[in-house]
Amino acid sequence: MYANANVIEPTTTSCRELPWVEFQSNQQRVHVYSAREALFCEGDSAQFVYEVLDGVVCCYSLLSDGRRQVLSFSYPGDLIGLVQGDSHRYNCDTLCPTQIRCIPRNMLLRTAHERPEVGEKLLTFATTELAAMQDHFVSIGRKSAQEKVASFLLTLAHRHAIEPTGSVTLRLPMTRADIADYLGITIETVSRCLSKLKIAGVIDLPQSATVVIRDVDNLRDFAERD
Amino acid sequence: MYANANVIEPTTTSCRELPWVEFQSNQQRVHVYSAREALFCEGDSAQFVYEVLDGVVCCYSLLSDGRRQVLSFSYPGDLIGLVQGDSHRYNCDTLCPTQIRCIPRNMLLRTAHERPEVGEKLLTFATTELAAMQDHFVSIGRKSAQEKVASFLLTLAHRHAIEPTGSVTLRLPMTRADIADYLGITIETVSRCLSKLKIAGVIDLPQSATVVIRDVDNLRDFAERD
DNA sequence: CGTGAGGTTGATCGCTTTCAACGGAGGTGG
DNA sequence: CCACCTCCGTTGAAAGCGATCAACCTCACG
Repeated sequence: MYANANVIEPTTTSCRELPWVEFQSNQQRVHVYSAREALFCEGDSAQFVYEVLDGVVCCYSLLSDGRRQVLSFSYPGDLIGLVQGDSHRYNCDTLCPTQIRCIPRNMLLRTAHERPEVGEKLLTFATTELAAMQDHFVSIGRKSAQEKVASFLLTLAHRHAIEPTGSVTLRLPMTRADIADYLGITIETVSRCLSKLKIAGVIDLPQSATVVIRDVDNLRDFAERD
Repeated sequence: MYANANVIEPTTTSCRELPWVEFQSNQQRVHVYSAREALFCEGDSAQFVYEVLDGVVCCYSLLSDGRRQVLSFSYPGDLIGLVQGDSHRYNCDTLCPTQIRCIPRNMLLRTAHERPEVGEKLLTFATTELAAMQDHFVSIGRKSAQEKVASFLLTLAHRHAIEPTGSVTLRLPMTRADIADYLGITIETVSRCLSKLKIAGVIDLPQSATVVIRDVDNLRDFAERD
C-alpha cells in the first residue's frame, strides 16, 4: 500500500529491537495479512501473542449498539494480545498489508519464566504501553477536538522521528473513521480539525492519507492550547 | 515529601491484603498518610513502587492550564508507580487516611530478576491494569455522561463485591471533582447524572459520599444504553 | 453561630454531533 | 478507454448535549 510512496515508513525507523524473542521452536509462524483482515475478535481464545513485523494494526472495542472505541494503533515492533485471562477482550484488525509473527502464549510465558530478560522485556513493554495509554487518557478526557487531532499527529510524528523538527511527512494508514474512534469524536470533526490546521498553515494534506507537518512547534501549540 | 511521615515498622502487616512480595530487607517501609497528601508528583524521581495497604489514592495528570485527568483510583492490593524510565509521569495523592508500603524499585526489579514468580506477578498486575484502562477508554471516549456515571458506579461495585446483586452500598472516598476528572466531564454533570439515577430509583444517596445501588441490573442498563 | 468547602440545581451558551449534499479517487465492466 | 459506481473525505446548516455561569443548599468545624 505505501511501498512505493515517498514518505517515512514505519519499518525504516525501527529503533526497536526485532524480534522480541528468538526461539528455536517451530511453533511460531509469520502470517501475512492483507488490509482490513481480523487477527482476532473479542471472546476468541488468546492462544497467541502477536508481534507486528510490518504494517499497522488497530485494536478496538465495540459497544452493543455499534459504537466503537479504537484502543491502539500498533506498528512494527509492537506486541498485541498480551492479556490476562484466557480470551481476548477486544478486536484486532489490520489496516494495510501486514506481516505478523504469532507466538504461542504459553510458550512465551514459559520462556519468560526460564529467562529473566524475556520477562523483563515483557514487563517493559507493558509499562510502556501503560504510559502511552495514560497520555491518551488526557487527550480523550480533557482536550478539545482540535487539540486531540493535533496531539494525535504529534504522537505519530514522535513514533517515526525521535526528535521531529521543521517539516515531517506522515502517512496515515488509518481512515478518518479510525482516527475519530481513537479520539472519541466523529469523522466530520476530524476532517474539520485537519482542515483548520491546513488553513492555519501548520500542516499540508497532499492526499487524504498523507500529512505534512510544516511546523512541529506550531502544531505543539495547537495540541495543548487552542 | 514522605520523609517526615509517621513510619511504621516493617513487621506491621495489613489485615486486608497479603503483601506483594515478602522481603527480608529493611529497605521497605510502611508510611501513613492523611487525606489529600501527595505520594509523588510528575517529574519526581521514581525510586519507589507503592503498594496500597489501606485507604485509597488517586493518580492524575495536569495540563498546563490546570485541566486535570484522573488516571486511576487505587485500592488496597493495588500497586502504583511501576513506570518505565526514571521519573514519574503523573501525580499521586491520597483521598483519605492511607497506609502505603514503599518498595525500592531497583530492589523489586532485582527480585523479579531472581525469582520468576515475582516477575510474573508484576506482569499480571500490568496486564490487568491495561485491561481496566481499555474498559475505561470506551467509557471516556464513546459513552454519554449518564452512561459514564453508571459505568463508574458499576466498576466500583464490582471491586467490592465479586458478583453484585440486588442492593449494594458503596462508600465514595473521592469528591465529585475527582469523579468528574476521571470521567472527563464536569462536577455539575456528575451531580445531575447521580440525581437522575436517584429519581429513577436505581440508586439512593443517603449522604453525598454514600451510594446505595438499589438495582444492579437496572444500573447496568443505564451503563450502556442511557 | 459564622465560615468555607463541597454539592445540587437552574439558565444559558457553545462545541461537537447529526443530517445532508457534494467531490474525488480507485475499481469494474462494457 | 471511458462511463459508472462505491467508498471515503469534505463542507454546510441545524440540533443537542454537556459546559459554563450563577445561586443556593448542606454539613463539618472553629
